[in-house]
Amino acid sequence: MYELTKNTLKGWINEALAAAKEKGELAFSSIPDYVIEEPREKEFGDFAANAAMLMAKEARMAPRKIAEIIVSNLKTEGTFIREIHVAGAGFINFRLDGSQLVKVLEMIDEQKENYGRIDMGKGEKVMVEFVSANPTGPMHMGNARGGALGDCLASVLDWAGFDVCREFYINDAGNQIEKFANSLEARYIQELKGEDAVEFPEDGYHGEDIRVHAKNFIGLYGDSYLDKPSEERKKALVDYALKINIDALKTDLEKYRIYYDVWFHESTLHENGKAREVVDELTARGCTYEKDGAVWFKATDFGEEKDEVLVRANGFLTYFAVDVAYHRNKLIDRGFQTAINIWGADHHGHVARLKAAMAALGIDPNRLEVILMQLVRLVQGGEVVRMSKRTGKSITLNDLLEETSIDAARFFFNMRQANSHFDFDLDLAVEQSNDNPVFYVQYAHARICSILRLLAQENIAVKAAKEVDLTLLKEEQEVDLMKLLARFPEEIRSAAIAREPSRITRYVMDLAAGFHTFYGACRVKTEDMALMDARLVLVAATKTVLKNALSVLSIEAPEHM
RNA sequence: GCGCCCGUAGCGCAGCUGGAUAGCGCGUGUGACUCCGACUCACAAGGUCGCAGGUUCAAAUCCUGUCGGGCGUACCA
Repeated sequence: MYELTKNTLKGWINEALAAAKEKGELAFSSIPDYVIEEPREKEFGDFAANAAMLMAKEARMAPRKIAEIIVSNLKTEGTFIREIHVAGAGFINFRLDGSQLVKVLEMIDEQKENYGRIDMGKGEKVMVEFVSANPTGPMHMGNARGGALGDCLASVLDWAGFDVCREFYINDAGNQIEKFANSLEARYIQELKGEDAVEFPEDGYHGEDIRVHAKNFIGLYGDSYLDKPSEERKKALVDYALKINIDALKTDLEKYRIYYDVWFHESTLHENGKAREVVDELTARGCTYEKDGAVWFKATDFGEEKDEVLVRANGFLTYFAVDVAYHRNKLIDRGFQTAINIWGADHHGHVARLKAAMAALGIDPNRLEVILMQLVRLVQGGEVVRMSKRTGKSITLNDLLEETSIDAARFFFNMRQANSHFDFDLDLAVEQSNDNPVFYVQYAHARICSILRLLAQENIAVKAAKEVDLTLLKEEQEVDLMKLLARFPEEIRSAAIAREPSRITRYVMDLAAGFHTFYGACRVKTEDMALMDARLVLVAATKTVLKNALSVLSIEAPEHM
């Protein structure tokens, strides 16, 4: 709504500029890329344009003078503009009459659960790949953060009009799986023949879950694999345990309200030969060479500091090579215009070389976007808890969800930008106290529901926005609340552009605050029936927007608390 | 050494495609329900935007340097 108003204002200013140029009052070659913004200070009006300042240099004229010329050429009589002032360094400030803002309530009433959706993406295919935890054990706190960030980013993009695919990349091949196999095998033998029968691999997975897999495997197959060749034994153990682990990942993520469109198995890239092919393709393009028995990618040709190994001397493909194949698959074979990955910051060294490989394959590297997320530190009792999958002492996503609410966890992880260090205070999260802002937001929604319930008992219903005189909403708190409601689609846009779902979290907090302030200042249930009708429309609209914004974050909007 | 990220109020963070008096939450202090849910609201105190230069009509925002913290810099994933 307000976006429309801004465009209207811009159109008028552009006309005024053209007129001034025509009359010879102002000299310029082209209109600069100025902005219409909502000033922080209310005394400056509802909107402000900075066009005059940007033109000062070329026009060789004081910004204020230019602003005066623009204003003198503006034709706003009979429109919704109430006042225009030139202020400060040369801002043109506009004040609107009540008719514009109120339209947002009608719009919300019409669009309901779709209010906030925009067509910025125009159906473009975007993939968001996130979590992609190793299936060798349970998910940790970093996965919890990545899950909340990735899922909400995908939602934001969906609301912004993109065709979004959520994908989980299962690393079911390679070195980690080898370690997993060796660990399982050792535990299997130890279970049957005693702890000393075989040495546990030093770099293996020491977690209790490995023992549990071994025990359960024995429950099913007994010692029948003891005499089999190691390779066969390991394969059976891995096939068994991997399936259980992947199913567990799915279950845990669904509990966290994350549903993937695609679970992509790394192993398929090995089985269908695509991983090898990509090395061949790079070679055909003259981007590889052999050294010390390994095949190297000439990353230095693409601005990197050093080259990267694609095929190790032992003939195995590196993780890097497979990842190149995987991203080629995303961007070419499956036709995603953009592939966004959420990665832990410890992977950042990998970003530039993967982009370099995309460039080498003739793919615009900007189509691959990596959002780096600082790893979460878990704090309990004022002390940092080390997280390590291998010690078996880590706190898992599952633990987290048992100890706090899903709503709180998702909200918490989306309060900060991905790229900021984040201490997750478990004590606070477990407390479910009022310190947690999710309750503040949910309370606003429940409070509205309570008002509507109370009035419904007296047979007072919310009328359609069009049938009500909304211009009665003139109190400062009412106007502020309407402005907040009007902001929602723009928040979706900026969150999508910045790839930053935390903006929605912050917005929903602002909106809740705006409602609570309104509630403190204005009574909905009042003697003045016309005013009550108008306020009911405002309150119902607030409820809709709160619910919509929370749904972007997959957080519940409760009717009672 | 080199590269990336972060340094804004006591604490945790926004703001960073340059714009008018730098915001929010927690905490602290003082107030507000016989009245729509006080899980709330109002007011107040609290800042050399790490530091130093530079660009600009205008710098928390852009550039350079510097200090402090995190993370990378594997024929690991």
